Order: sequence, then structure tokens, then C-alpha cells
Amino acid sequence: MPSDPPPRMRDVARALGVSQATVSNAFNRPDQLSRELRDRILAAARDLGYPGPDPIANTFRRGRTGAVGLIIHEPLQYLFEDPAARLTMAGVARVCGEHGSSLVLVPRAEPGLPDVVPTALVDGFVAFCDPLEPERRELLRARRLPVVGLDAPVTPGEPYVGIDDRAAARAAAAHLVDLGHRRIGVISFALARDSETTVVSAGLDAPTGYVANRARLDGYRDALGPALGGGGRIVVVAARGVEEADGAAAAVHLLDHAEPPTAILAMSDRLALGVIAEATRRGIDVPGDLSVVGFDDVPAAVAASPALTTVRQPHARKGAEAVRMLLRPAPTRTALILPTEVVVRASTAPPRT
Amino acid sequence: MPSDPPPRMRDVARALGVSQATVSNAFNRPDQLSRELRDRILAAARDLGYPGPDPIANTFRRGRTGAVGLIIHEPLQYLFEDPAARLTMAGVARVCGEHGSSLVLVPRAEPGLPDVVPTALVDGFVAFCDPLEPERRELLRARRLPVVGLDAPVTPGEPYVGIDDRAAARAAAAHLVDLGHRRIGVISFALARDSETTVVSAGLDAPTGYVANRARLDGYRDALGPALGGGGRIVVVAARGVEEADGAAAAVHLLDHAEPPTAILAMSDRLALGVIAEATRRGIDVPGDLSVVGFDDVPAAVAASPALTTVRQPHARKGAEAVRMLLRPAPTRTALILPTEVVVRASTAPPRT
DNA sequence: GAGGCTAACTTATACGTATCAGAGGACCGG
DNA sequence: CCGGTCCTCTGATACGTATAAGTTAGCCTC
Repeated sequence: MPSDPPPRMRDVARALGVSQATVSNAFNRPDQLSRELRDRILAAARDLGYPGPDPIANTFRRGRTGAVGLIIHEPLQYLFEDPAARLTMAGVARVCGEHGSSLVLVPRAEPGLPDVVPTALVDGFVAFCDPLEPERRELLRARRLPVVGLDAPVTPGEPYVGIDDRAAARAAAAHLVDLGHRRIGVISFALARDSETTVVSAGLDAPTGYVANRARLDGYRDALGPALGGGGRIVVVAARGVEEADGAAAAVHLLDHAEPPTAILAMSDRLALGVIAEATRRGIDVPGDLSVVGFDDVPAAVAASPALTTVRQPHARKGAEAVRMLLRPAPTRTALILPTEVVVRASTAPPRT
Repeated sequence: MPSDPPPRMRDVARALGVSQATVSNAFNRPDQLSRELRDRILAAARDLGYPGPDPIANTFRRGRTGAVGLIIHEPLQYLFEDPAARLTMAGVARVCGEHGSSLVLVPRAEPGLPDVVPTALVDGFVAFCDPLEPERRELLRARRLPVVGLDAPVTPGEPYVGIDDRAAARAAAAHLVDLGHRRIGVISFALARDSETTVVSAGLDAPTGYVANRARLDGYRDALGPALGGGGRIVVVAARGVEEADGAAAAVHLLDHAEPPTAILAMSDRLALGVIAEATRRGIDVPGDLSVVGFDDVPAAVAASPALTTVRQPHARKGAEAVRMLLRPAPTRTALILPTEVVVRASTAPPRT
């Protein structure tokens, strides 16, 4: 037996002989009718099985959804799998919850399926992509909704929450320089989409479309360039992906060299942990024979052996502030840059002489 | 300068001297008009900066949102923080992504804020709660939307995806019995909301509103009851929360006893890891002096030292199947029970004689 | 050349609600 | 007794779209 359609507001109104407007007021503006009638209406609504004002029609009429959208570049599950993303999302989710806003995770455009960005039912977006693909950026702009970038602005000059990637990377590199390292390997994220693990011939000057990537390479150069002016050597390898295995694969390119680096700077803890794994596999002592520096200060960094020296950034706060910025009545137009800090642990030491 | 409102479909229609319906068809039903006119309309739309059919109005007209809702009992960020929840959510997210559905995380009702369940813009819900609070269940029912439970049905008899908690718990307990343990401690989840860590006087028969909790206690009893018929002792402690610290706190109640248990069954790996931490703190050797069994087989279980013996359940698949069930054209009315498996690692051994 | 068919549009309507502008009565002060 | 004010409630309208039903012209067939 197919259940008959749920009653509408007008049905409730008719049942009581009042106007639909009054029923609406009973639900939304108690001050617009007598308490007595209001109680009668709500009771009748309950008796009739009226589900309350239809959410879609309500949203349509009001023009507001009460939801925050989140756009990513990776498959949706990445948000629950990647340790750094998780921390950030926890911050995002917390503030959404506190505001009573739904959090709408918008899947990336799967081949064959239409992109959801043009149709997502949200009042604004947090864009957790670096950078947003141009087509999506266009779709996003068309929505004319407020957008706050996470880690990078959607378009230069637009509001975002992030860190000073360049300064953070500079500090990480400076730590190695201070320890006395002169042959240094850098493992960066992929410089372009769908690229394989590869030694980057252009080194730290390699062009890339990724904002944070670019800034971190600059930061490494800031510290390494002057220090290595005379001798030393820097080799940059772009990893294929973001996982530990990708870091290990990248490390292979560095460690197979006749004169391998005495230290490796990785752009994430996951990559760095992969490096440590690869080194361990080869019987290379960390930090005795090889120093390793990560980026993010993910929970696994402390737990690793040796505990990972890394750059701490306030992931959860980053996510939280992005949502706050988005939800602010008068949307901010400026960037919010959060502090970072080099956390020295057990994976770095002076090079063996 | 405030940007003027975006053009509407009718504006595009007027600009070209065609009807609004034709513009709609240009976007949705290409076969309803000549290719030539269609191209002209789409070009004009682009030129005018028309964002495309308004998502809210579109949803209103069509009556479908294209989104899957997810309801939880805990604060929203729990989904990104708890290891088991994360695994499950990854499965949920993956299937949503594959279907091109948005995933709407619905916050719990914060005091002072209205519950979002009555107004969430979704086509159906996955209820990741055990059990759903009665008020919310009522709100949910009022929506008349399809619902699939995760771990437990929203209402007995309704569709859900889960495991055979009783059999799984029975197997875990049987493992300890087989090893020869007769003094066994059980650390269960809280038996009621907002309760403190407490020794449960009713033991394995303690009443609780949580479905999985009940089933697992039953499972433990299935295996422990007969085996301990003669002697032995079972003490049940209900933990305060779900975190490692809560497991450690519960362990205190068990280990402070004059004749402490030789083995502990915890209802989650997190609780179990807390037990191991507490044991280590006291210099109690695991598994020499104390065997510990968890539940979930979370990533940290293998990584722990000693590696944790636990009950593996297919978290990601659970989440994936729940969404599949929800999205199926003809919603299933039956439960889907996924297999579990006791994974014996290094945290269990025969009791010291 | 009439009848019928199709392609290509248009007209009209409905989706369910919130809210603005009033209507009508009660009540009050003068 | 009259004008005004407040309190309740009603009528009408608009939100932006998708789509069923209708119209017109062109073409084909016999």
C-alpha cells in the first residue's frame, strides 16, 4: 500500500478553517497570532501528520539553505583518510556544528557525471583545493556565492585561510642548514596533475600551478640558496601522490645516487614517513646517515620512530577559521595567515663527518 | 558597488525574444529545440552572465536534492576524529562520490539551536547512531524519507547495515576462554547517556538502550557463561566515553581489584588501547600478566605494542553498502549483515599459571 | 490539394511556502 | 460618540523553474 502524500500547510489550514498564512505564522512567527490559535494549529498539524514546512519550499522561498559547502579536488573519501585533511575537516565540522549549519561535502566531477558545484544546495563554499581547476572556478564564480579558500585563495586576492608556506618551508630548510647539511634532497608534491615520480631538472625553480607548492619551493630556496652558494647540491624530486608509498618511491630517486643527500625535506609528513620507511628498508640510519624533515605535524609524526622533525601548522584552527570567515555577516576580503613552527624531534641530526 | 542581482532564466529568454520554457529546454532537454537556437541561447546565457538554472528553484520544482544526509549523535567532528567512524565514513563518501551525490553532514541539535533534521536538504538519510534519540526519530519519521541505519536500525525491523555484534563478541570472548582465562573483565560503552565510568553491578545482564551494546554483552555472556559455570569471575565496567583515556579509566576499576582479571574484553580498540596504556603505566605485562582484546580492528591496533588482538569488521564496506542501499531505486527493507573475524595478535596469551 | 505527421516553439500552470499590505474588530482616551 | 491604536487574522503575491498541453508552420503522402 503506497502511503498517500503527506499533508501540506494548506491542508492543515483548511482542516481548521484558517488561512494558510496563519499556519505559516504559527510555525515561524508566534507573535503574529494568539497563543490559543497557535496551539490549536500545531495540535492539528500533529494530528494530521503534517511534517512541518517543506524544507525545499522553505529554502526556495527564503533563498537560504543553512548549509556550508566544501569543495575538494580529490575523491570525497580523502577527507576521511588523509591525516592532515582530517584534522582540518574536524575544525570545519566543529564550527559548522556550533552554528547549526549542515556541512555539504561536494564530490569532484566524476567523468560521465555532471559537476555538482552548479547545483549544490549551500549558502557558501569552503574551497579546499590548491588550486581549483579553472573550469570549476568558473562554475563557482557563476554561483555568486561567498567562497573562502583553504590553504590558498580560489583566485589571487580573494579571502582564504592558510599559512605562510614560504616562511614555514624556509624555517624547515634553515634547520637543516644550521645542522650543517649541504647535500639536500627535496621531495615536493606533484608539480602538475597526473605526473609520475620524477627528478625535477629545474630544481627549486621548477614551475608549478600549485600555490603552496610554489611557495614552499621558494622557501626552501630562500634558506638553501645562500647557504649552499659555494658547494653543496640540491636535488628535487616530485612525488606522484600524497601517500607514504609515494614518499618512499621519491626517496628511491634520491638515495640511489652515488653521493646521496645527507638530509631530505619532504612537503608532508606522509611523504617523510615514506622516506623513513625506505631508509629503514635499506639499512640507512635516521638520523645518523640521513636527516628527514616533514611538514604538517600529523599525529603519526610523533609516533614514528624516530619521531619526525616537522613543521607544525594549526590544521583544525585553519578549518575552523575558514568557516567562521565564510559565515561572518560581512564576508572578509582579506587572507588570514596562521602561525607555524618547526618542531625538532629525533629524525634530524648533524651530518656524519 | 553592490553587484546587481544575477539574471534569471526569463531575462535570458527576453534578451533573445524566446519563451522561458525554451530556455529551460535548452538547458535540460536539447531534443526539444533546434540545435541552432540552443547554441544561440547558451551563448546568450554566457554573455549575460546567467549562472544556469537556480539550484534551489530547480530542486523545488523537481522535488529532489541529489544529496544523501548523514545523521550522528556525536558532534560533527567526531566523524573525522574517531578512527572507526572515519573508516566507515570513507566508505560512505566513496559511494556518494561515485553516484555524484553530495554528502550532507547533519549536526546534532545543539542546545539553543533548532534541530536540522526537519530542514536538511536531502533525499534520504543514513543514520549513524545507536540508537537515534526518540525525538529525532520522530522528526525523521515525519520527513517520510528513506532511511538506512548504520550499525543498528533506526526502528526495529527497518533496513540497516551492520554486523552480528553478538556473534562477534561471542567469538572474541571464546578466544579468551580457549586460552584458559577465567577471571575476565569487560569494558563496555556507556549504558546510558552522560554516565560516568562505573562498575556495572548487573554485569553482563545490565540493561542498556544501545542496541550494539546489548548484543555484545549477550555475545560475551554466550561464551563466558557456560565456560565459567563453575568458578571464574566476570566484572563489567561501563566506560564514560569512547576515547583511549576512557578505556584507561575503566581499566583502573578492574586492575585495582585484589584479584584482578587475567584478561579484558573491550568493546572498541580505542578503549582497549587505553587499557594497554594503563597496564603499561602500572608495569603490568601485556599479554604476560594481562590479555587484552579490542573490537574494530582500527589501524592503530596493528601498530600498537603489543599488537592488539581484536575483532575485525569491514568498516568501509559497511558505510558503502548503507549508501548503496539508500540509493537503490527500490529501497530494501531488509538488514545487511557483514562478516566479522577475530584477529589474533600479540596482546593475548594464556594466563600465567 | 487535403489530411496527417513532425519539428519547433509558446502558453499556462504548479510546486509549497513566507511575507506584505490590509481588513475587521476590540479597546481606549477624550 | 468618535478617532485612533493595537491585536488577529486573511488575501494576494512572488520566489524560479520544469513540464504538460497547445499552437503553428512545414513537409510528406496518397
